[in-house]
Order: sequence, then C-alpha cells, then structure tokens
Amino acid sequence: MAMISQKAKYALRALIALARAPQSEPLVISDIARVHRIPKKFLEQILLDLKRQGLLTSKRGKGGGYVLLRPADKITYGEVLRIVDGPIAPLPCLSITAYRKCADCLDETNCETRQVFAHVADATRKVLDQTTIADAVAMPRHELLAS
Amino acid sequence: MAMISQKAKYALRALIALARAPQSEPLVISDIARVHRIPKKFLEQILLDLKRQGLLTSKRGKGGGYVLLRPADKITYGEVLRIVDGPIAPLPCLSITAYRKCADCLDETNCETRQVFAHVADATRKVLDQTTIADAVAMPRHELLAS
DNA sequence: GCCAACCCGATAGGATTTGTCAACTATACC
DNA sequence: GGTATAGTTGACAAATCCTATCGGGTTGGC
Repeated sequence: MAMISQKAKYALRALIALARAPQSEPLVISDIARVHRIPKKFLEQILLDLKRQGLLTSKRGKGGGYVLLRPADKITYGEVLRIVDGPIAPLPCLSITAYRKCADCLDETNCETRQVFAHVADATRKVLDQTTIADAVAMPRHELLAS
Repeated sequence: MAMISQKAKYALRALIALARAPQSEPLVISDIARVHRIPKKFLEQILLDLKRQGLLTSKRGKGGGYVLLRPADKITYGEVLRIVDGPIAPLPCLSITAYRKCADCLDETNCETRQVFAHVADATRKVLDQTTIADAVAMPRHELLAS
C-alpha cells in the first residue's frame, strides 16, 4: 500500500553520505550523485528541498558543496520523509502536521478505518521520529564477501 | 509518504457493510454503492478482486448479491490491503508476501534504509494483521449530535 | 424467456513520480 | 576582472498509477 518514494530513498542516502563525510568538508552534488548512483539533476532538487527546510546548508563555487546543518543525531527519518514525501499518516485526517478531512468522510469520529489506521500511524511515527541519520550511520556493516 | 488508496477505503467500507448484514442475506452492489457513496462500477471491480481472493462469494440473478465467505473476525485488515493495494511493506525488499530486490540496491544486508524500515514494516503488520473486520464492526459508535 | 445481478475487458482523464534541460547566479582563485 | 566551479531556478516531458467509466456478456431464478 505504502511504498516510500524513490525520492525519499535518495534523500536518505544523500544525508547518510553527508553525515559520514568529515566535518566541514562539503560534498558536491556530482560526487554524491556518482558515488550513490542518484540522477544528478534529481538530487539537486532533493538537496534544495532539504536545504530550504533547514537540514542542510550549501556553499557555491570552488570548494563548495553541501554540509549538514545539524548533528546527524538531531535529524530524524520522520523529518526527512515529511519533507520529501509529505505527511507520514496513511490518511489525511490522521496527519498531525498536515491534517485534512477525508474528502468523502461524513462522520470522522465514527470512521472505523480512521480508528484502525490511527494505530498504524502511531506505530510508524514511533519508529520514524525516534530513528536518526546517526543511527543509520552507526549501523553494523557486514563484510561483503568477495567471490 | 504512504496514503492508503481510495480503493482500499472502499473495500474496507464494503466489507464492514457486509459484515453488518444479517447472515446469508446477500447485499447487492447497487445498494452498497448507494448507501456508502462508492462509485458502482469501481465497487464491482473491488468486490470481484475480493471474491477472487476468497473473501467473498456471490450469487447471480434475482435475490443475488455478495456475502462474506468467512466470519468477520477471520478477515484481517492486512489481508484486505494486500489484495487491493498490494504489499504492505514500505520497500519491495521488505515484503514477506511479495519480495523483490530494490532496483538499485547493491548490498541489501548493509542497506541502512532497509534496516530502519524493517522496524516500520513490523510495527505496521503488527496492527494490520491483528485487526479484523469484526473489530471494526464492534467499534463504539458515538452519537452524532443533531444540530 | 426475461429480468436481475454479477462478470469482464477496454479505455480515459488526471495526478504523481521520476527525471531532464537550459539558463542563471554566486564564489573562489589566479 | 576573467574563468572555472558549483549551486539555483523554472519549465517541461515521459512513465506510471489511481480513479474511475463504459459497454457489453453471462448466469441464475422465477
């Protein structure tokens, strides 16, 4: 029902890359794009979004590039997903950050679907709002066996 | 990121309606569609899908209609969503019922995104695979205050 | 045999996703 | 100040998915 978008995957990949980079060493778009196999122009849009929302800053010209604006452990998956994919809630009427009435819903308080998916939304947020980019960076890396 | 589809809402609404109907009294598509404000032709497709997957049975001709094939407490939200919206997992590589490698993923075991969203998928499934149509039917109905 | 009701395939408009392109602007460095 | 670097902007295009709609076909009951 609910695949996350390619855009979100790219955004997370890029942020993890930025978090792994030595502090104050800006990464340029082209490098991130090449190394992580992200279409460059698409990545530009994504990083711009993340910048506008205050996750990143950038410097132009030679020696420029993108840098995280906050420590990686202060950037949650939930925040990133909300920026690139919009609300996390599976129904508009369950979004905290962007509530909207379901178009055809007459009686929200009695909507069974809403009540069930409220639990889903809670469970999802519990994970996404507590997991940070730093957690991702710290994940164990299994050796890739050479063949 | 992950709204459930209109189709899923319709499917759930219809199933709840069928679960509320007195046993062995088939409901006809037109009635369900009218009462629950679902486009009739669209509902036909949905009910056919649900029938093909064994949730419903139907009888043609006069006095016909649709009937639940199993007690409502044996039909989970997860099952319904998988039928109408496809896999529940937020990444193809996390689907139990329909695993597929992510197109651009080189090293699945080390994919940070995968590891994080595995938790999301677990949490979601824990809700959806344990909640049944019967739970929905039993939900408390608040009085709608007349104005 | 005829009507009710389900069954099936095609199709279409719109939205969203995913990406591309061309041109512009700011910065560093010589 | 010129030039190469690198981010910024806005428009646009292909592909896919969602949400239906349409017309007819089939089956069963009376």
